[in-house]
Amino acid sequence: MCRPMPKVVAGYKEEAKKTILRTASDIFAQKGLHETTMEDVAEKLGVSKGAVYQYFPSKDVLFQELCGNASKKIEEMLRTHFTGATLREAAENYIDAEFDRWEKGQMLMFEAIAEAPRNAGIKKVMSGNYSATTRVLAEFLEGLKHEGKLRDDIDTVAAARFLIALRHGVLVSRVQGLRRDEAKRVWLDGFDSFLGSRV
Amino acid sequence: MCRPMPKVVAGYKEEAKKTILRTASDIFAQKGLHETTMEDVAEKLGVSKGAVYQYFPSKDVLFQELCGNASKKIEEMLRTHFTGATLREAAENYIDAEFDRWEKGQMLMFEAIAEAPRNAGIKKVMSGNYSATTRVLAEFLEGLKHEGKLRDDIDTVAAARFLIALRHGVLVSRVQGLRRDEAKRVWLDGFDSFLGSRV
Amino acid sequence: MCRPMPKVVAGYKEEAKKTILRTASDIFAQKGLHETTMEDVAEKLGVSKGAVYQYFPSKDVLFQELCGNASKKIEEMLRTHFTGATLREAAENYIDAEFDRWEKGQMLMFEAIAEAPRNAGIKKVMSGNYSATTRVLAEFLEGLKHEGKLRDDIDTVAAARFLIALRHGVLVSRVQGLRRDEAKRVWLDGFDSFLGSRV
Amino acid sequence: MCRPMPKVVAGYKEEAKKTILRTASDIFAQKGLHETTMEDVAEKLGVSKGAVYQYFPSKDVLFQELCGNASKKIEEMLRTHFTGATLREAAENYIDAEFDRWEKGQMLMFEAIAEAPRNAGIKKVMSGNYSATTRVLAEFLEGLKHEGKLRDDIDTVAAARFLIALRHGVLVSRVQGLRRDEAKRVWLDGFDSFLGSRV
DNA sequence: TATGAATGAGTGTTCATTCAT
DNA sequence: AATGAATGAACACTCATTCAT
Repeated sequence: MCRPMPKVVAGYKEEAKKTILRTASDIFAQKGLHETTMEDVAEKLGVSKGAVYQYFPSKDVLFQELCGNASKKIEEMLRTHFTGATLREAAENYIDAEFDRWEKGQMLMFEAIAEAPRNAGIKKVMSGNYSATTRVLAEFLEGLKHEGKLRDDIDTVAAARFLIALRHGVLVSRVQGLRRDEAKRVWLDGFDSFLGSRV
Repeated sequence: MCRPMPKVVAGYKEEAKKTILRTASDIFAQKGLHETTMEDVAEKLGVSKGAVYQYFPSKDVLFQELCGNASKKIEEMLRTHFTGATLREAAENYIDAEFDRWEKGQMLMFEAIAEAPRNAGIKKVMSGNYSATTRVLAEFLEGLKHEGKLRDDIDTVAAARFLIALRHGVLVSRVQGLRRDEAKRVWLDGFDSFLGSRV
Repeated sequence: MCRPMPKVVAGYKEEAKKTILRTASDIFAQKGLHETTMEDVAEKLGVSKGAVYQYFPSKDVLFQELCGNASKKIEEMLRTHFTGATLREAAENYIDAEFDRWEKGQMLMFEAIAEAPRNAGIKKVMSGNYSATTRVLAEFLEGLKHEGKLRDDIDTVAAARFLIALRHGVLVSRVQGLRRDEAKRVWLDGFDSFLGSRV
Repeated sequence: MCRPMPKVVAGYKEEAKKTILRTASDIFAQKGLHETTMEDVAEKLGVSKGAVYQYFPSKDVLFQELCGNASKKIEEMLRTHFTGATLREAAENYIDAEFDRWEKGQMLMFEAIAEAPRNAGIKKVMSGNYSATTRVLAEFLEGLKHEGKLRDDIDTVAAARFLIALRHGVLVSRVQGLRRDEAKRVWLDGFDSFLGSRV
């Protein structure tokens, strides 16, 4: 009985968690929080239920950690897709990417929102996400200002909040049946009216 | 002992359904779709589970019919709360009323949105709601135009869609932890930038 | 939707609980608390698991209520079997009946004792049982005194406690492998030395 | 990194087993047989689950071997605590020590008793323990006889069995909620009536 | 029509045990 | 010898739905 317990592979556990998170994210997004069973997750991973529980103590925690990635995701979306010759083009490319993501059933947001009011853990995670996203977006807009692409008098924090709200609202509208092109118009109209050259 | 029901009175069944719908709405909004059991609904109504099943063939259908009332609710909210000396004041009163409703846990919207992608029935109902609400709001704005409270050049349908999206987005922001006064500012800023006197 | 909810059969629920209790008692006593599943209980009753849960909210509560009957059982055993021409004969008949019960695997006591230290509910129930049993037995001995079958100078409460302890100890000895006739001797020797005519 | 174990040192394995047994005893006694997991045991030992399985092929066997120590324990308790100027004082000291042990949650007895009826291994071990303990105690009493501390006419085997039963019964009474001082009185009363100077 | 006991197919979670490293 | 990830067989408990009364 030797005391030191050498980790077989350092970092293996973290790697495994990420794999689970990736797979689970897809399933939760597609089937929904309550329709997804731990069995589903395990099966898709090709392991037993017990194996999943070695990394996440409960379904609830698994879902929370899933939600925890959301703000990073938005940041990544911005960096990757909010690009183009003009501001408007960037806005267009960005929302297209978001619509794509939603259409592919990769969006956990609505599950999380429905859950938050009755789940303190989720609420906290979402709150953190919101703050982070606002900050990132505000800084992003600040950068545009310095590049001269955005009017100087714009309150970037207010704008960030507005754009986040509009993004959500426009996605909700899609869920409610608004056609993609129409939803896009709503986004662009809103974007223009708030950030456009009102000089 | 149940005295024989006056079958003559047509509409009794409709009356009963409405009672159930009213009660169920509160519970679903507060506890959430998946956390609410048919037992909960029956209990709050003071009847047996079987009784509820006499009026709604399944929980799913009950929830769908619940969602069906949403557009009427928004219409009512507009009529009741979108009032004030100025347009801006009306917008303010309106969003306050919506925030109140959300804070009191009376909003079924998020449950429905989370459910819609995987529930054709809900999706259909929501789509209908969205159309109706857009129409009502567009007409409402059209009315304001005629009263001279709104600029002539505004596309009321586009504005309606924008306002609906912003409403949703601002409520989502509240769920995500944005303070009420800040959320209100987002709404008012967006409202102003879109409908304000850009003359 | 008629308000009054007439119980189909008043007292039916109580009857059903008793049936479950009776059946469950046998299984728990034979298989042990942890080896008995709710499925076992339901199966033996010929009903579904859900049916059992309609009467007992948890396995734990079911077991507690089971334990709750123990003092009544001892009282009944005393009344039925502590009889005979002489005091000694009565003691003999009584312990024989207890040994029979134990040999038939009808004794829940040891399960309860093992559980009590970590289960507040059980502890409380057992404590109540102990008090009740002591009281009953002390009164019983008091009765014998009045009949002149017991010496006057005996402290009936102390005697009751002693006899209860000896009963338990003698049963434990049986579990530990002491032969029935030997265990009986231990009981009778103890009984005699404590209650016998030391005049 | 584990330095290679000195296989030369015979008895290393025995040493390790003893370490495990000591630690496991505490946990089982405190948490109970069914509430204790092999993980608990390994954790407290600071080793992996697999390591424990290298020394004990199953939880069941581990528990059995644990129970196997019980008779040695009683022997030790007698030797250590059954001491004092008078017989009565010795009896008092002894039962105090037992109560202490029970109160500290160090008593495996009740777990074993609950398990025995359905576990042949445990039953055998307990039976062996009982015989050994009886023998030891009888010899002990025989010794007291020779020292003149005990009446000559006493059947030491019968007395040993009686005292063991009373010990168990008195401990059970404690579990059932009898106060320590009262339980002690039961023990002393019984002790006196059986072994006291009835000359 | 209303009742509520009963069903039965889950669902999350646990844990003794195994085995590749 | 030791590790600890993985297994898989349970198990307590839930709840939408049915149906005899």
